[in-house]
Amino acid sequence: MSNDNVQEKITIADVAEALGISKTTVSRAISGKGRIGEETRKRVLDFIEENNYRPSPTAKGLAESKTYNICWAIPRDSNVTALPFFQRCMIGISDVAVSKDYDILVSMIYEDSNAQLKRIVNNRKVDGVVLGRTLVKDENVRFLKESRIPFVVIGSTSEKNVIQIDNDHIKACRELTSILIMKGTKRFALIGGSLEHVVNKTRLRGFEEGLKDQGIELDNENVFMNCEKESDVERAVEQALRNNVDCILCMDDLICYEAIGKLHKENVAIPDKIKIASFYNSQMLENVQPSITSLQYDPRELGAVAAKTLFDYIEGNDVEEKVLLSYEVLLKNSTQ
Amino acid sequence: MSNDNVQEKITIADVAEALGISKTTVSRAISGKGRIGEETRKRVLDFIEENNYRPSPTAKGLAESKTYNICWAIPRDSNVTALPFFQRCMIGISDVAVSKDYDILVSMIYEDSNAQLKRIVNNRKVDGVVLGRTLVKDENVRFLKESRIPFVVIGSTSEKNVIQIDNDHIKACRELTSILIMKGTKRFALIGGSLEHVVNKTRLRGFEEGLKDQGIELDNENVFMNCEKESDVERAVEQALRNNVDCILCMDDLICYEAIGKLHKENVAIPDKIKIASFYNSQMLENVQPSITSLQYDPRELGAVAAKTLFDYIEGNDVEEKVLLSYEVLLKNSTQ
DNA sequence: TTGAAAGCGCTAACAA
DNA sequence: TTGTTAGCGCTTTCAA
Repeated sequence: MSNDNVQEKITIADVAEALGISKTTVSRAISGKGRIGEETRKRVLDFIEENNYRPSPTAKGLAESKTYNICWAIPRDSNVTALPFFQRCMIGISDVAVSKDYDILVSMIYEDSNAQLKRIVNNRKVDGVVLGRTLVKDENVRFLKESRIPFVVIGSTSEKNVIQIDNDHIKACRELTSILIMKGTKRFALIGGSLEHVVNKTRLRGFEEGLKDQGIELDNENVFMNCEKESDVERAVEQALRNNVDCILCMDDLICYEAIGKLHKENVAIPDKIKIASFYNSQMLENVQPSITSLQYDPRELGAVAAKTLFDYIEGNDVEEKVLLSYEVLLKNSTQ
Repeated sequence: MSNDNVQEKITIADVAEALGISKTTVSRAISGKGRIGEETRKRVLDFIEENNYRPSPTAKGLAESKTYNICWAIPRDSNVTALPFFQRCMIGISDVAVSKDYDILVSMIYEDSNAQLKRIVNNRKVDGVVLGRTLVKDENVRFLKESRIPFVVIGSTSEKNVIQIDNDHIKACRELTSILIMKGTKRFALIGGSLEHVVNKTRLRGFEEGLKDQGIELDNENVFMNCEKESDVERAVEQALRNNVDCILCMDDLICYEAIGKLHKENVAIPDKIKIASFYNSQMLENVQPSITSLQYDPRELGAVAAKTLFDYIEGNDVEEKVLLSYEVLLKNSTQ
């Protein structure tokens, strides 16, 4: 098979000529900018509709120095549990973008190189960037700042002057921790992932504040961070059991899933023998028995707000430097 | 915060002027097209490097009627198990695209509307499309054909003159089925998803051919298609147990995962009491006990080949209408 | 209310 | 080997 494609595209000049008016007028009819007679406008719009003329975004872009694209940058090697999160964020971004006549260019960021992001930004293929997650030491954030392209991050960062859209993890974790204490939990184990991810540091802080609120001392013996592999989680669970904790708090859905698996294996009854709860809920925990107490966020809203903020910023409007979105506490059987 | 961004961009004209040569010469030095003095070329390239000038893809695109973007179209509501597949495909596409200086525009396709895909295509925001999966009655394929934009699909379709990149599901399923029979299996149950997906029809056919090869009659009683929910799968497993089958074949990883869960619940030993195998392997089945016999494909290669083929086609080269990629049969403990 | 013309930053005949 | 010139399809002053 080979490509003998001959697309005949109709241009603004064709429309103008067919209607016996100037390109300028056609342009005005379409964009709505500038004055134009109601009648002419209607004539143009009708003609365009009938002959389904589509203005070329490339030409429009060249004239306006815009691309009508934004970049959605996510880690290339996202693990299985992060994908649904990014997917939902992207849906939110997409919805907003479409309403602005924008499209989404994806950039996959390698662990050790943001070459592709650099290409996209330096080549000006996009008008702005949404960065999908932040690291404690984040090359990408720094690069984006230096490049002076408008961008927002999903998550938080300690870099100054960066627009951040995040869930209110601190408040959420603090609240869940408090609630569990009030319901009788005395000794917690906390199992979390890499401390290179800002979100894990934040959740840790929320947990600590929750303890403090209720006048409970932090017990470092039972805080297991940087659990990246299932074996790490299993070891943490074993230790927690040995330490006789009342409740295991997991920083995310995967960890919680793995912890539950371990408890099942060890025939430890939830919640009779031990309680368990997760700082992040997802489909992964939906079908688990018993139902799991957790914090619930809305990644899609995160994406939508991020995109909306980015567009506001691009358009020169004033925007908040940090927006924290809300959450829900789901109290289920796993902590009864 | 607000955006007071003043990007001063250097253009090809600036380069030309600074070097006292014409834009054409600069253009030639960059593109490598046309004759140019070795010395001049070097001068230009050096200057560009130092002042890190980047040609505007928009302007280039306008002049060449190209966008330097391709579209990656996937279902918006992909379930959790499909996401890693699409993710890996995209990595393959991305690798090839980058090597061609192209970027990826994503289009999320709703169940019931391909409005966004239409927008992207009609507005000529991309030079070609990779469609991530096919349906038996596929609106998108039809739309893409009519729009005359270059495109390839990942998967198969009955539409004529469509470039298809697929795994060789028929051969793979046929082979696995045969092998299992040769190893002593007599009575199979087959559990599969929606027959609206081409891939499921194809796998079914492979299974049937495998049976036929070994002279075994197809037993419709034990073919359970359109199992979309976990409850469907569980019911199918129950029925299969009642029918005393030797082996359960699952069409994909999720179904297999659910089937295993059900067998565990029912305390049916694998493989002692019943064997189980999957026509699709993924991370999801990696940590399952016992290890699962399955077919293994490489989504990333799928994406890479799809992109490569698309570019070939765009460039006017002759391409195969249908490419079938290879697979591996993993024989594990679940069918010992 | 409309139009002429210049320009966005590049490529590609065609000349020199 | 290099330059002149005319586009690519749109927006946007500036005039009319």
